[in-house]
Amino acid sequence: MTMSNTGGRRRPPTIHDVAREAGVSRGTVSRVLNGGHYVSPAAQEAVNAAIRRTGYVVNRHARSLITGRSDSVGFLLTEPQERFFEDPNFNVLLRGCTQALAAHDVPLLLMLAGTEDERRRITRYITAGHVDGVLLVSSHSGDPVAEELREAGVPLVACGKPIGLGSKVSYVAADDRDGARDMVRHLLSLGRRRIGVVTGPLDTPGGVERLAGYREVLAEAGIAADERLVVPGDYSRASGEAGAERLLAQAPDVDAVFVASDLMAQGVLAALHRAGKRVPEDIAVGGFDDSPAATAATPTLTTIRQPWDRISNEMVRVLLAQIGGEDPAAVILPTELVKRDST
Amino acid sequence: MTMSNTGGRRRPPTIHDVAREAGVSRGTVSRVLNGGHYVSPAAQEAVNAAIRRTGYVVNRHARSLITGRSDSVGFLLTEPQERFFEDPNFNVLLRGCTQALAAHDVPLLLMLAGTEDERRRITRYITAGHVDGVLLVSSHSGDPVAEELREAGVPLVACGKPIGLGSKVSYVAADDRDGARDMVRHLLSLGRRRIGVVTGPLDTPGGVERLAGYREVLAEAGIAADERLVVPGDYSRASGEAGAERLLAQAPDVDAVFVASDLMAQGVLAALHRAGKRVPEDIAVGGFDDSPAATAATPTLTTIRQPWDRISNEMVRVLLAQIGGEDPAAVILPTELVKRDST
DNA sequence: TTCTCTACTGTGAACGCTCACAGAAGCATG
DNA sequence: CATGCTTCTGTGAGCGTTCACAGTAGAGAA
Repeated sequence: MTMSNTGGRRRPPTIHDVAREAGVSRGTVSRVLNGGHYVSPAAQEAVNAAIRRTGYVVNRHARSLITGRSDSVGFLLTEPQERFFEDPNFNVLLRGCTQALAAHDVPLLLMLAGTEDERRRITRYITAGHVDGVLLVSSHSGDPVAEELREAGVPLVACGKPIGLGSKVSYVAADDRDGARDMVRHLLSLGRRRIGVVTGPLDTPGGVERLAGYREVLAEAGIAADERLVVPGDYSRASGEAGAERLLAQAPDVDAVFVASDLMAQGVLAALHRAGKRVPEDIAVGGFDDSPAATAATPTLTTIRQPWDRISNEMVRVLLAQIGGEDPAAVILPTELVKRDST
Repeated sequence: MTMSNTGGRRRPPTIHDVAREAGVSRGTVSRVLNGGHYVSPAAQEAVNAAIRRTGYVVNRHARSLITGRSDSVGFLLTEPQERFFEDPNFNVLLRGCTQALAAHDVPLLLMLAGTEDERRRITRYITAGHVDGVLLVSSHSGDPVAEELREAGVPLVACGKPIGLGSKVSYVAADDRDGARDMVRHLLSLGRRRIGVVTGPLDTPGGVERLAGYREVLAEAGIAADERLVVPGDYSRASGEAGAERLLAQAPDVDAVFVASDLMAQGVLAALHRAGKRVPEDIAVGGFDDSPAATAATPTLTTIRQPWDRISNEMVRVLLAQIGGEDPAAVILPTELVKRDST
């Protein structure tokens, strides 16, 4: 009467049952299960047939108990989750990682560490070895969880370059700087010379890099820096609206804006519309991310596509490699300029 | 040299270590861990202190091996995932479930079953007992995975009433019909009489119920049904645009539209704008969901709020109850009319 | 006193798997 | 013919926990 679940599932077959069914020993079945080395073709065949017949599925708990591995990884989100969950990129990332892991038969555990309590609980859970590694999505610097995990030697791959941590942590990132450079060069090629920027939060690598790319290209083009053209944002739509208003007030002759995220660009478009500016005739607007917001915007938004599908794949690849004993690695992937109606 | 991970974590303390440290037996430690019944206050105290000192965390694999439970649940998404991941409600749901489960110290495994292969793999994984129960998000009817899980006796809670399955499966849903009724009554109260509807997909419970609510209220108000006012949609923005165009063509005198989702309502607004119709003066528009799209729309969208935070909490509550041996249950939660500028 | 009952504690046996080892068989080499 | 090597197979031990059971001690009842 221990299992009193509705429907009363009966005891699933064990490796013993398979061994008996196949006429071999547990050891041989186990070897087949783990790559099939040192197993005769005949035994191989018999075991596979027995597995099919019995519907055997390995008990991962028993396996983990002895191997010390859990054959699962965590997808860890630190800090307030609202932001991430509203970000369409985040969804693509989560989906991509889940699928890439599924291809390796590795389940993904979703973990949210918003409060201090949750942080502690999850750190314990992870360091206790309940996952083999962690895919970390944490935008801001100085994340204490990340630091603890790194110190505990937990295989870790961050999405985007972590600012606070040492060089010993793996990460996968889009080439933010190069993407920004592409966009600003594109605006220059349209003949624009008074190019403003609404930055991302400057305590995130993305925010810093995108601004740097903007500055570099203008400098290379021999255009003097004008701080009135640089206004801060935090990736939110509202901050885009505020940014555009501020930009128009500080530099009324602005003829283009590079906005560090599509969501902010939506806000910029709304503010420009209210101010009676035509896009792209009066002011060209370039976004960043190629999120659904970019195609939903009016006019549709020229933007920088980040290769999120590749990012998730690479994160998983690097993490699994690291779990397998390889050294941490950094991967930087190229972005792509997507031209639409706003420029 | 088995664990060759970078950082070389050393063997974590076991229940043995805690027992020795506390001067008691394994059994006593285990009892403390599992509720503390039949344990003297002194032993209780000593064990807790030892746990703190050693930093002990229970090995869930060993526990699962003997209890047969996994103390984890799956969050299962069947069918093409793009739709869900683009849906902001889905995000709230996923987040809410994760948090509600975390409060019970139950990890959540995210599972995507898009292709036939994945479906098979995941069904095996689940029926093998690797999760204690499943939170199911599957909009369409006749989901083979759901059916298999139900037959296998896996505790299951669906989000929204599953059409195909028998009454033996738990679900939690917003009161779609009542929400639709509220919205249509609201439109009637504004003096509108030629009220159109863009439906959701009619193989989903939400689509069916919302349309039913619309029909009921009109009938109750003594307004004859006019099928030219009913156009199909599939919850996508594009289908909203198409629906509005069709509606204007079929029934040019339409003075209000109840749209079965905010995303579609965005499309409706865009199409009406193009057609030169003013909202709400010429045509009032009501959405459904109260998603971010509702506040982002111009004009901001009057809509029906679904209690997603409560839905996720209830799903988790019902699932855990069912895992604990209780019978399946259906929970229907009330919606709320949110008035904004589009009506 | 003696018995019973309750509250508490310790111990061996599992759970299902992998790992290390021992051995068997086949084949070439000394 | 012994020896070594390779390939393959079976067996015992043990991973860390819970569970069932057997016990102990103390209190109260007969």
